Amino acid sequence: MMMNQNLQSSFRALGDPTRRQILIELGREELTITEVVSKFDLTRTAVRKHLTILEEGNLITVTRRGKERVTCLNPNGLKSTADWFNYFDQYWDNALGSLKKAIESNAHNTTSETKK
Amino acid sequence: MMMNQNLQSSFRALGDPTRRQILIELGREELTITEVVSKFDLTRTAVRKHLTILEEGNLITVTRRGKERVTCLNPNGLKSTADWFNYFDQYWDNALGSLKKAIESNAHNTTSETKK
DNA sequence: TTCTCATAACACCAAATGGTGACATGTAGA
DNA sequence: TCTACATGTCACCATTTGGTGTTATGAGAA
Repeated sequence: MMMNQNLQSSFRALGDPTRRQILIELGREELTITEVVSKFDLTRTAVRKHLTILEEGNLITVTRRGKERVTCLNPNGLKSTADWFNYFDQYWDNALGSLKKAIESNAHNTTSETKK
Repeated sequence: MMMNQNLQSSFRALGDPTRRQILIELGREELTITEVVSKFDLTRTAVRKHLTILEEGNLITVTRRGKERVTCLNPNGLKSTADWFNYFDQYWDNALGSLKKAIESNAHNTTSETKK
């Protein structure tokens, strides 16, 4: 399971609507900082801060491409955060919860751990 | 789908580790404010604020029982928030994502909408 | 009614948050 | 090398956040 500190960083990152929207945009395509700026009414400095927080939350990955800094969605980090909700599966639809768990424990071999 | 303002209130509420822990505790049993205070090293005022934010996030429900104020987990609110992650299902395990969606659309009749 | 106890409602504070502008750095190309 | 452009870094600011203590209110029991 994800370490608590990472979980906190992730939830903290998701607590801001702009950052959630950035993740949605990154779901469509990878983006440079300048490209993210063009999609929001924000300064580059503000966007940079958001991206840093998203990176701390393990929700994006960053690579260099020439003089550009390309930001990609990190599905693993998102999934780890989403997994927190599984604790409450017992209170939702029980059939769905147990079936989902069964599927996940089966699929577990094929998915890489988020442990670094 | 949950309205954006509610989504923001929920994610904001989940951004604090104490509040997430309160939800875990409420998963075990319903609690009065005083009982929550006894489980955390916090003032009653601080706990009250956390509970207010959790209530704004639609993650708990509150009822009066005599002079006590009983707080319960609200599974519907939690589920609505967790559903936000479904947007990214395509990036996780595809087999799990599509199967889960199929199950959910089947089970959808039995679950109540969170729309008020 | 009076006492007790759970809760409510301030006023206040330090630190974190989300934002800005100004300036520095680094790399691709002419 | 010089220029252009994407990015990095810094100092600063207003507001929010998470916390405190103090003081009210409200309902059940003696």
